[in-house]
Amino acid sequence: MDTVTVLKAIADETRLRILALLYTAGDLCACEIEAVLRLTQSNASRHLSRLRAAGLLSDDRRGHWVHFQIAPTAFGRYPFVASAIDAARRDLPLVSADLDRLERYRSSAYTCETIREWASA
Amino acid sequence: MDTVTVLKAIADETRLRILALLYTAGDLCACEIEAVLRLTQSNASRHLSRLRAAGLLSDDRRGHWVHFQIAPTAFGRYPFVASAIDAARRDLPLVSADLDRLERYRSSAYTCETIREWASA
DNA sequence: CAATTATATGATTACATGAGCATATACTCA
DNA sequence: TGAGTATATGCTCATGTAATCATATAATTG
Repeated sequence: MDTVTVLKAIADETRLRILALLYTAGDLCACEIEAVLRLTQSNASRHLSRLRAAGLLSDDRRGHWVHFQIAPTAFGRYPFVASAIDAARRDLPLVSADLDRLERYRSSAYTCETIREWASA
Repeated sequence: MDTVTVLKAIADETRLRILALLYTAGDLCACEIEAVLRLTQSNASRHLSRLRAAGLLSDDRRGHWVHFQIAPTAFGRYPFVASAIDAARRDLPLVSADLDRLERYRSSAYTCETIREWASA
């Protein structure tokens, strides 16, 4: 992927939030990302596949669930992505709120399979 | 300027070319940028003002000519910009061609005031 | 002041993008 | 195999963006 394409992929608030979330969380399934960031299902899915198409995310299906993580090659190939995530963590207010919700979710007893109840609570 | 706005400002091939050019050249007037990158006058002007609005360029009018450079604060505030310029220099073919033309212009006797003749040659 | 040249901007057109809704597909389990 | 759930995708609408042409503004020089 060329530099411009990758830059366009990360030049979006929602996609930066996804990257910042995965940067902290390491690995999450689509429904967890959707719930923590409070996105609609189709919206989350579209942004995830755009990031994957740009080579920034890798995915891994486990039964119903598709788990995403930042592609192992992403930072090596596109160093500015790491740097942009860093900036987003510092100055995007939504990112802080997202990471708080991640923390709350993780310290609860909810999982992938019960996350819909968590989200509506 | 927030991270997303700055990322959108650099997520464009023409604007990356301008940044890469100024990164090497240091300081150029609008008509030089226009000629080296082979852009139309209005197109160059619009991209330049978008980069300036994002805080990435500073300008300095000297008589007829407005000189642009990368804003001294740009890399400190937005480290990913330096990193993206670096990537663009490595893999955007147009950037290499631009830098070649810069070199040819600089080693010629043409200046700001005669650049139109240079451009049409 | 008038003519000239550099730069900026309004108006338009073509195209890309993001969101939402509805629906399709992929997978599991009874 | 059929029901149910997770994810993907077609369609549409509203908005944003980049390019071009024409014109305006700013500065210099005669």
